[in-house]
Amino acid sequence: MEGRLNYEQKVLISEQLIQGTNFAKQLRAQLNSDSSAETLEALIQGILDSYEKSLGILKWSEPIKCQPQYVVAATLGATSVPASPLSVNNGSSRDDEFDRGLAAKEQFDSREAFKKRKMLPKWTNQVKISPEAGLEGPQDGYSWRKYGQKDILLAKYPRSYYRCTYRNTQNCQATKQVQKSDHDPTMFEITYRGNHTCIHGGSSTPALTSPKKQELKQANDGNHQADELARFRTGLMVETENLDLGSDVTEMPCPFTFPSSSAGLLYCENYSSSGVAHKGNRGGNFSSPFLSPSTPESSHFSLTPSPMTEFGQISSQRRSESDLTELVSATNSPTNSPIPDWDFSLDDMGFGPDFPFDMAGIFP
DNA sequence: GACATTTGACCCGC
DNA sequence: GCGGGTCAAATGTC
Repeated sequence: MEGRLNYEQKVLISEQLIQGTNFAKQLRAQLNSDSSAETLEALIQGILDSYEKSLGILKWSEPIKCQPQYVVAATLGATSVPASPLSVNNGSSRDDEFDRGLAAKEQFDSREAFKKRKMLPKWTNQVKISPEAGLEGPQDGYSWRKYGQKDILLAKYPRSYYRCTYRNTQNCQATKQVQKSDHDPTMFEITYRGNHTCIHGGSSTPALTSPKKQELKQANDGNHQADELARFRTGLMVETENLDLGSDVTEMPCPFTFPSSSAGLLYCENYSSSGVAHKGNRGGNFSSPFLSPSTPESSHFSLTPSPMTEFGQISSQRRSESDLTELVSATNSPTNSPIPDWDFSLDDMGFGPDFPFDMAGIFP
């Protein structure tokens, strides 16, 4: 370390502290209600995680640099060969020498692509939804296409694999995995990988407008919800456009996906496995907190379209189940919604105007 | 017909 | 060899 924290580290730390603060607030609120032990446990764990991560950041001995993985993640979409760079060459045998050579090259490329794919930023969002939503899990603002389902060892429920609908047309590499929690059937664990580089898939022009089915699905969900979504997405639009996430700019997909966090726990899995914020990782493991306020006045988020419970869930008492499900998913858009959405007051968190970091440096 | 989902098979890393 | 992730043909839906 250079002896001083750079602003990215400060952001990381502050974010973790904010997260911890929020967890603590929520825990306090939960203590006054009849919350389940699991809920309390989750909050406590969240607090511990937050502070452990902050400490972990403080222990970094080197300045943060943009991780190679991020470069890969950010540029893959823009630089990959349009003709399905990730297409698998299945190792199929070809007869003539030329084709064999080609096949070998393709196989190599495929392997490289596989590695790259594995290095894509990955983060997990736990979303609590109504049981009626079934195994499909909540909808989010993107257009996903299911491409697989697998029974996972020791897991009660199968894991579903989705990729961006515009993968082929726009080479959007975003994927997600949805798995129902073993412990809590109303909880979905959604693991996102890669960022949307598609135009349609982003928050600015959500899936509502593209695939027919989703259009219909959304239409059936009622006007009220549509209004909520519209308001939410309007809040996202300006910022995502400014970010130009579709290009090869450095992305910070995980850290600032606050919309996700409004619906549940969100945590990033880093590219390494320790689960603690790592040096050199600019974006991974920001463990995007759910910053949803325990009270409306405790902080203000432009992205909070609906009342929240203390645990960052939309109050099912105030909303119909279907609304809940959709709103959860609406606020669950994982990508293209980085820091500009960070529209909360640091003052409320105890970070005064003198808190020594400069958010402006994050975005070019 | 276009698009989405299902599902068995395949590939890769561990 | 095993398990997770992905492919792609078959099938379903609109």
